[in-house]
Amino acid sequence: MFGFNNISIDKKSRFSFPAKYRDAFINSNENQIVITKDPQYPSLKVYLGSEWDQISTKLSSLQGLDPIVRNLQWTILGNASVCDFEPRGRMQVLISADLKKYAQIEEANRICLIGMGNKFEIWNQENWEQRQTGGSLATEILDIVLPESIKDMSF
Amino acid sequence: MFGFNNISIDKKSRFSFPAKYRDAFINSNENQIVITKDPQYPSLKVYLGSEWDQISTKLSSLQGLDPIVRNLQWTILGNASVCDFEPRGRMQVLISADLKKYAQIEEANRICLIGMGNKFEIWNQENWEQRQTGGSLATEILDIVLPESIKDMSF
DNA sequence: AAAAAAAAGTGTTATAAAGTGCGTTAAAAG
DNA sequence: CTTTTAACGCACTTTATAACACTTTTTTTT
Repeated sequence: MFGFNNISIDKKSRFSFPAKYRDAFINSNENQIVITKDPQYPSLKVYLGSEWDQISTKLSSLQGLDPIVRNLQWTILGNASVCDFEPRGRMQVLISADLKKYAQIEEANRICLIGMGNKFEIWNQENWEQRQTGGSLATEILDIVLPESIKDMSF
Repeated sequence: MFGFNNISIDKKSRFSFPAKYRDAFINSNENQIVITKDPQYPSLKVYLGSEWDQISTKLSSLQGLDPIVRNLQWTILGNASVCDFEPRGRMQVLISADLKKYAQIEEANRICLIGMGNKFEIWNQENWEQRQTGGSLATEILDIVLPESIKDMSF
């Protein structure tokens, strides 16, 4: 499940996944979707239920005394919104007011939904464009020094 | 699968692979083609499904908290368009509006399709010629410093 | 505390746009 | 001249989205 999509959110804050992903959802037999905050950028992560189970299990089992781990736990686990999902239906998902605010899509009637394989990201359009075109990749600073326990995790 | 081809794209943004590649597609038993952005130049990469599976699996498993890795993931995974493909049929592929824009072929009704062995590239004709004659393109990103985790990958 | 009103959430339908498939024509190759 | 390939045009199908209607929950008012 890959690729960029500019899609609409309706007045009630719902979006629907593009139809091209339907088969993948059906095949992996998903019936839940989880949306939560991205720990680094003003954007949202969208996980398939099965993927979420793994990530949340791993993350919650980590030693919470490390402040970086603790922060990740708060951000990712503490803001997760689990949502029933019908791959054969309209594939609609509601975004809570809280998450909309975090991703700066409160006013927007369009969002960017980016397929990253086993997960999606949701971005405000301006933020996304700025990220994509904004300067060279080398100038970014890696300001998160990760503890060993999560170096092999990918969120 | 090598060589330069100047081919047309129709009003619906589809192109078809030249017939000379048909046997190769049939032999490698491909039924999917993936188009995505080239991370360095305003051009597109076209992968065979099998090739894409390897690249995307590797890339998406990398630690996304590293900004350089994340940027590559965005560019390559986040813009990939997976397309059903029939080697025995018309071998047609649709290019999304988004990707056309990136490769600067929005207005064009012809593109350059370059066979690079196990993948293809798609270029705007002027950009391609300029590249061949040694000129540099305004949008080039040359200063990518790659983290260890992807130094052995080839996209 | 009950009733009314407002808000939030769920579902349906209609329509325009985007995507797909296929036949025909034009061009190139053998 | 015959065969193959590329390009074009058209019709059909699917998809996205806005508009609408209904239900449930929450808030406000009496």
